[in-house]
Order: sequence, then structure tokens, then C-alpha cells
Amino acid sequence: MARTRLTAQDRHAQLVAAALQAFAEGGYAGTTTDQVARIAGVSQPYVIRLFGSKQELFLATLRYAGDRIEATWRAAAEQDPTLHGLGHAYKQLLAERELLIVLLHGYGAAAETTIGDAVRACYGNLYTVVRELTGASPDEMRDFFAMGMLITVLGAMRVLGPDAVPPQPWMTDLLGSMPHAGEK
Amino acid sequence: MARTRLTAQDRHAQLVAAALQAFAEGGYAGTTTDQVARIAGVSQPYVIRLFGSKQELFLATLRYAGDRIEATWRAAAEQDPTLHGLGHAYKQLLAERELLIVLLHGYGAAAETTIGDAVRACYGNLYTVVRELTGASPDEMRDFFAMGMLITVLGAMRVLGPDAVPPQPWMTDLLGSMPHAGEK
DNA sequence: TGTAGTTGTTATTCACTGATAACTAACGAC
DNA sequence: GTCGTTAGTTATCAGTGAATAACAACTACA
Repeated sequence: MARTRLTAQDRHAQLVAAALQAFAEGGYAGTTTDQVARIAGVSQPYVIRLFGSKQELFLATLRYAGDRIEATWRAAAEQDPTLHGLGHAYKQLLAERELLIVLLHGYGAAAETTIGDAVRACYGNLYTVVRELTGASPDEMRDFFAMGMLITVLGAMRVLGPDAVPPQPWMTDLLGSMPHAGEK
Repeated sequence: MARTRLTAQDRHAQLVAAALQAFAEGGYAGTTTDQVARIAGVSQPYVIRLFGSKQELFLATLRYAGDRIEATWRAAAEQDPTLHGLGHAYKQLLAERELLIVLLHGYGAAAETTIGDAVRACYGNLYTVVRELTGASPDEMRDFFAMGMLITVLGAMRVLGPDAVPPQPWMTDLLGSMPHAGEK
């Protein structure tokens, strides 16, 4: 059934993309390597062979998500190097909610020291990048990341984002106060 | 080995407390009913008998966490019915980080519809309660909950709270801008 | 063409986990 | 005291899931 042979590098990238999908939905512990393998169309043992272990696959996925967010912000900063500009870019990322949610799962799994280290490194890097790009003050930075977490969590809860649930009163209330929450 | 016989009600409560500990550390999928049982000092099948299923146990734990946070806020509002007062109370809750983190795991597991419903109901209730207690404006509410999520996530990542990791530069930067972050 | 390296597979294992069944022991009322 | 009820146990199962081993097929190149 193996239609196409890819280089290990390409397969690696494809599997990280598949893992992003799967882990975002099920979390670290709640996702099987077989699910990831099926999405990518390869066998489960091959996933393990390429990454060594499930944990390594998850770490690679976390790094990928962090890198993608960083890249998005760097691109946005070329147009508008302010927190407002980056904030707008972040909300666009809700269309690719998996990026944000997989990080959220990383925060939750931070009790595992290896994952905790990775996720703190990732967050620290993003913090540093945003500061470097915008030169914002500590207070502004704090508010920016606070709003980012709210958006992420609301996305995870399906209150915000593409496949959001039919809105309850409290949701419209909260969303009404979000900057540009309405589009799409 | 069964030292003490408890009423089903008491055992129920004790098991929810144990589940809070366990689920906060491992998340929903990453925690076994046996771990919960061991903490409470009972057998694993008995946990299932009392709650019907692992999922029911988790839902009960979510409800408990939500109720505890609500109670904390109601108590705080008697002294100082402002967002500032409730915010202070919330930061105190970091001492009992499990309450916040188990909810965070709930957000992550919201893809499971049953859990998603529960977690949205819980969040909506907390939103409504805070509004009722403080009469805050939508913008203030948004900022309040945004900051709450930041605190929760930083707690989960061990950047904030009792057993925080040795601080990196970016952490001191971010924490320095947090109101009353220093105490304890 | 043969052979070495790379990309993959199937078969299998072994530990674990949620759930069920069947049994046992403590408590309270009469 | 004995008998129904409630609180708990041990034994067990059926399914799952990560990881290993051994093998197969494609590619490239002398």
C-alpha cells in the first residue's frame, strides 16, 4: 500500500504535521502513535523508528509549533512591528488552531520534566522574540501574553475559532469585548 | 488492609480530592484510575464502582474545581468585591495549584464533547459569578480572565507557584510585571 | 548486474488499564 | 444474634499501545 517513497527528511516533516493534528485533538497521553501513523499513511512502528519514541515525536511537534508561531510573528512585524500587529497575526492563527492547542497540551504535560523544559524554552523564546520585535514594555508584554493565553484557551474550548460551538450568553459577552473577534 | 469504613458520600469526596491531585499531574488520559485509588487507599475497581467510569470521575473533579474557585471568589468578594480583590484571591489559589491545572487539562480535553460541555459550563458559570460579584465592564472582565489564564498556564509550567523552577531571565522579566507576584 | 544503503512493512511482545464479576466483612435494626 | 444493606475486596479479562525484530522492496552506483 506504500504509494510513495519519501526521503527520511520529508517523511519526518510530514509526520510532524500529522502529529500536530493528532496531539492537538487528543493531547500527549491521549494520542497513540498509531493515530499519527494513520494520518500520515505509514505504519506505526515506522513512526517510532524515525523518532525513537513517542515522547521525541511530541517534543518535535512542540518545537515545530513554536517555530511556526515565531515565523508568523516575524512576518507580521515586517508590516507592523507593534503588539497590535502581532496580536492580529496571533488571532489569524486560530484558523490553524492546532498550533496553539498543541502548545496548550504541552503546558499541561509540563509535569514531565523533559516536556516541561521544552515548553518553557519555547515560551521563553517567544517572549524574547516578541520583545525584540516590538520593544514593548514589561506591562504591555504581560497583557499581550495574557490575552494570548485567553485566546488559546477559548480556542481549545471551541468558544472561539473555526468550529466554535453555538454561543451562550456569556460567550457573546466575552467575545464582544475581544478586539476584532468577529471576523470570519 | 481496609482501615476505615467511610460512608459512600465521604469516600466520594475523598476520591474527588485524590483525583484532583492525580489528574492535575497527569491530565485526563495520562492518569489511571489505579493511581487515584492508591492515593485514596482503596482498590481500583471500587473507584469505578462509585463513579461508573473514569470519565465520570474526571467530570466530578472538574465540577469540584469549579465550585472551589467560585467559593473562593465569593468569600473574597465579601472583603473586596472588585476585580482586584478577586484577582488577589485567584493568585492565592496557586498554593493549591491543582484546582487551576485540572481545569486547564479540561480545556485541553474539550475535544471530547462530554468534557467540552462540562468545561464550558464551568467557565461560563465562573464568568457569570465574577460579573455578578463585581459588576465589572466587559473590557475589565476580558482582561481579568486573560490574566487568570496567564497565571494558570505559568503555574502549570512551573514558572509560578510553590514548586517553581529556577527562574530564567525572561521569567523574572515577565513576573516582575505581575501584580504582587513576589509574595511567598 | 550485483550489492550496499535507505525506506518501509508485517509479526510479535509485553506491560498496562478500565471495567466486570464474584465474593467478603462491617454496620444497624429488630 | 441474625439478617438485610452498605462498603469494600480479590481475581480476572479483553483490549490497547509502545516498542522491537526481522524481513522486504526500492534506488543508486560501480
